[in-house]
Amino acid sequence: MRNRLTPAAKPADELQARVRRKEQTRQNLMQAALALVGNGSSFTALGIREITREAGVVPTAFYRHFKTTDELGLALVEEAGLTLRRLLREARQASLPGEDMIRHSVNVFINYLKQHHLEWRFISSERSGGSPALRNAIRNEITHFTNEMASDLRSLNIFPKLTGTSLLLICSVVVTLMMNSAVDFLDLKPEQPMIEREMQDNFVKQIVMVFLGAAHWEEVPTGSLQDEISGRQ
Amino acid sequence: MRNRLTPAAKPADELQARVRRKEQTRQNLMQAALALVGNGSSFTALGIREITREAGVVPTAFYRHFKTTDELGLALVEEAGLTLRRLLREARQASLPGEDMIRHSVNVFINYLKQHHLEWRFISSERSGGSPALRNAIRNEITHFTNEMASDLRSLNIFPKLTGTSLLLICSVVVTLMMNSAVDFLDLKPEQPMIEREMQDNFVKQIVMVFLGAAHWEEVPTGSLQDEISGRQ
DNA sequence: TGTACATCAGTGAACGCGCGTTCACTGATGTAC
DNA sequence: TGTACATCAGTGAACGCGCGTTCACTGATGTAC
Repeated sequence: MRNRLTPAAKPADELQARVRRKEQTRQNLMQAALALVGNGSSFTALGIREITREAGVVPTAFYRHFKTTDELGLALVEEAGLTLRRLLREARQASLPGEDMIRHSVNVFINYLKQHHLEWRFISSERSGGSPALRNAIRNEITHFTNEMASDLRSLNIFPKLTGTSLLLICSVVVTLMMNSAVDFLDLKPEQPMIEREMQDNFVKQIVMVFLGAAHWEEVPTGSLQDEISGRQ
Repeated sequence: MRNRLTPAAKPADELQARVRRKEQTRQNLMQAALALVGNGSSFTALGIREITREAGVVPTAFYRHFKTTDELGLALVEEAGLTLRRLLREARQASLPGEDMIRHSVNVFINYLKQHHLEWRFISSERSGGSPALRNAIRNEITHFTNEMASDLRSLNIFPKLTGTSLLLICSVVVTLMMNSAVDFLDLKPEQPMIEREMQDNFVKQIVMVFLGAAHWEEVPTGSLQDEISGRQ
């Protein structure tokens, strides 16, 4: 009891060696799983022995950190969620509305995609292919991301006429397009700059179209939009 | 040599018993795989023994029909492709353009989804999570579907001002939204009719917005759309 | 401060099990004549 | 038409292998006093 406070006198960010090493191994396991996914395996099909082999520890060491591979997957989702939030923060700095803002945001997005391609590959493939728990966690992250994007658009006052619900729908379309494009970009061979360029332009054009629709959207009772779509031609 | 033609005298659609039974087993294997996927398993993680057990044949019988589970998966993709094409043919009968057409098509889509939910679940989860070969095959089917939808819109003359490229982009957005909604609908518990209703309305609204943007789209040089998005408010 | 003890991340042997694949087979169906 | 032979979808035993999980362990790090 006497010297109980002595260890706590260390700087708070310099953890005890044992804790630091444990955290390091945990990270190694997570990175090993990502590496295997990047190698073409499906996360769902990864085994504990496979992951620990890649991480350079003995199979049983896995249980010191996670009960199941699903639990490791959830940790990866959380990590990827942080990446998503940073992406949004960076894209947010494109202040001027209009096509330039979209073009800039898409650039930020594609850079993040390349920089964190393993995480994105994992998220993309487990979003609909993983275990229910994983799917749910990813869906929550994406919903969160969509909400933040909507509140950004709100504060930029780009669509002052739209209700919050409609704004969310717009963002949901954009995010869906984004996740879809991510898969396409990730499957691209790196030696195809022309195709990448084209895909990027198409992606921008799609978002511009959606925003254009949003700009012309009037909050009206169901049914009366029919005329505008078919009539303006 | 003498009676060579005698067997061919049978009606062409009534195959020899052996061929028929083989085809039946093949179908059983495919349906068994779908059933397992519907049960919560990931197709990628299915094993030959698992599938044959579900189909009620001995493991080695598998090899009479497919070399690998991937080959079975490709057969499933092909089958699902037929479903997609039938869906399009039925939706096509909604002749009047405008929101009613969209609403009707979405209804057709959701009915198909419920009717063929195992196939859709398979396609949804393997679209980004499966083996490269499977992913590719699914992507091809979806591209094909998108192209057909674009040529439908073209012949309905809904967007006479749009180039073929732009029309394809629109359809690509709609199909992306469709695949995305499919996942959400499939994850819905059947005893949540209110939420389903709401999701369906949102989905319709999203498509209407996209079509609205398309109707206001002018084929112009890059950059000049900026004003319209930000200026019309 | 030094010492004796506690903690616990990672080890390594061992287990039972289901996997994919091989092989020789059987017996119903199809074919030749 | 009847008979003798060929085909081949499905069988069942057997194999070697890697899996997930258990358990008792070791030895570096942390704690008490």
